[in-house]
Amino acid sequence: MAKIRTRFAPSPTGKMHMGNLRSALYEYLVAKHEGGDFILRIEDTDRGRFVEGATDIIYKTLAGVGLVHDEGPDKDGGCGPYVQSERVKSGLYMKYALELVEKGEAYYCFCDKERLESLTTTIGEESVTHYDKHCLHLSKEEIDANLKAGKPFVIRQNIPTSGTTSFSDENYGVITVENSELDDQILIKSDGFPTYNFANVVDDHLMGITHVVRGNEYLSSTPKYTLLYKAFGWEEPKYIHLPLITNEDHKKLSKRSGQTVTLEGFIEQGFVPEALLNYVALLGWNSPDNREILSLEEITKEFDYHRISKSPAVFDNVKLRWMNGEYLKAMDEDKYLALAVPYVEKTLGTGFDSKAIALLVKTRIETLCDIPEMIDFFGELPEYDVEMYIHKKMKTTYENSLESLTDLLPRLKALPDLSLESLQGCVAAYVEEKQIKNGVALWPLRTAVSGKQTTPGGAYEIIEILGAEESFKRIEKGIEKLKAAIAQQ
RNA sequence: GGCUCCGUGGUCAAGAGGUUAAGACAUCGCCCUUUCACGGCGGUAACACGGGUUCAAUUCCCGUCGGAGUCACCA
Repeated sequence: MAKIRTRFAPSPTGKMHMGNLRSALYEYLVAKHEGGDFILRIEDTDRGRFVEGATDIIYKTLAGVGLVHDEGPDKDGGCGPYVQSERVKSGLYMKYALELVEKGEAYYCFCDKERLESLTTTIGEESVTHYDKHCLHLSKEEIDANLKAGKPFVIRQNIPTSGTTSFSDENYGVITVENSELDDQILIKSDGFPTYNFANVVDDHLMGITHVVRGNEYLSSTPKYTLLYKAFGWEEPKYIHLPLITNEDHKKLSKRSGQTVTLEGFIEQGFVPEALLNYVALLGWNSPDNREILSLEEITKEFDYHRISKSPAVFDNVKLRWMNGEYLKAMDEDKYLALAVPYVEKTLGTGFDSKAIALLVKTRIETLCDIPEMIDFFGELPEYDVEMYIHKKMKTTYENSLESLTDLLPRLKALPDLSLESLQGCVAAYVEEKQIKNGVALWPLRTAVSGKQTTPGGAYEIIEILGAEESFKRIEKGIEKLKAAIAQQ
């Protein structure tokens, strides 16, 4: 059995789409599960969409998620160059296109935009063009004359008008289409660059790709590939088409839907690459033993492309958030701190113990972006409703809250330090002495120092971080609020 | 609209000719807890429909319906 070779062939047009990331992952997995090679090829044949620096983004993101390629522009494995625009320079694609022209499998086309538009029909909001093979019937003389006159041309694939074409997909089985459904697609564009479909076939063959792994949206153009392989007399690779990833509306994830769809976008929203990769791995595949939190190594070990599903999967941000939270909780402390402290300092500056605060929220956040709103009260006591002191379950009222606070304040002030231990000891002693429930003392205390219904950590943690001066100020403010509330009753 | 693919809870997703139809997220409730969270326990919730084949179909076949993808000098 020959070594498996797969490739990730993105076009450098900007950020990494999550669908692309999933494709890259599965391409990597199909190869790596069997100890094969994973190749990176840059498909930059669309000069109009080329974005400067986008290739670097591809390198960075792949490295960032751990999908290390064996061959690519920066790692020559003997099949280079791995950038299509560089391959164009050698006349490679034109040479193969002309070979097809020789065989009658392709032909020059000189039709202009206007003529092409006259072939277009509109169905609903979509416009559909089916080329009529007009230029197939040009005589050799006419072609030569046009060429000599410098008339712009494209080269089209000559697809049979009758019969059917079938190919076998590893995931979807045998798929057959009528040839008459297929358009004579352009192989070489008028700027001399190959189209994606053509460059793909040529390069996959030349680079010895054994398994073409890609999204389901290519399923319907695959018969054209089959015909191309046949025309060349080349052996077809195995195809593994992946189920589509959709949004909540069950539509293909797209950049212009307003939702976050890129890796970079999610990272900006406080997600970590490992969680993103793990989540996306589970869209269309699951491990036999049902585990969901898996490292790339574990996935690689378990992965079997025969378990890939056929039905589209909705990208569920809620589950992603959960999973990200799991990663954050399990994360090594130093690594977490490096990620989280900047978020803390962005909201609170550097006047607090940023590490302590970051650690306080470690198990309570789902994304790093949850940090600011969770900790903002450290910076400034929010305006809060005095009714927050009344908590049925804690059995607190204005009166007993006021009592707790006024009793506790001098005791706290008398403490030699505000460490967790001394705070605990102080309040415990008070509770014991007054024979009250913990909550009667602690609920008002936490409310006073935070002004929030929910906080990371309890009163002790907050006071320790806040420090004496600020804590006492806040408790005094709480006492005033309570007095005012009681007076009003 | 043509063609192609898909159709198990709200979502991801096992399963399989005979099962009490897993599990996870979400949701609801309870416990724990100074709150939230975490954790623990439990609940609600699914085989799109109609025909076949079969002793038996959610599972196989056909049709219907529904959804999606695609039909570019974009990839």
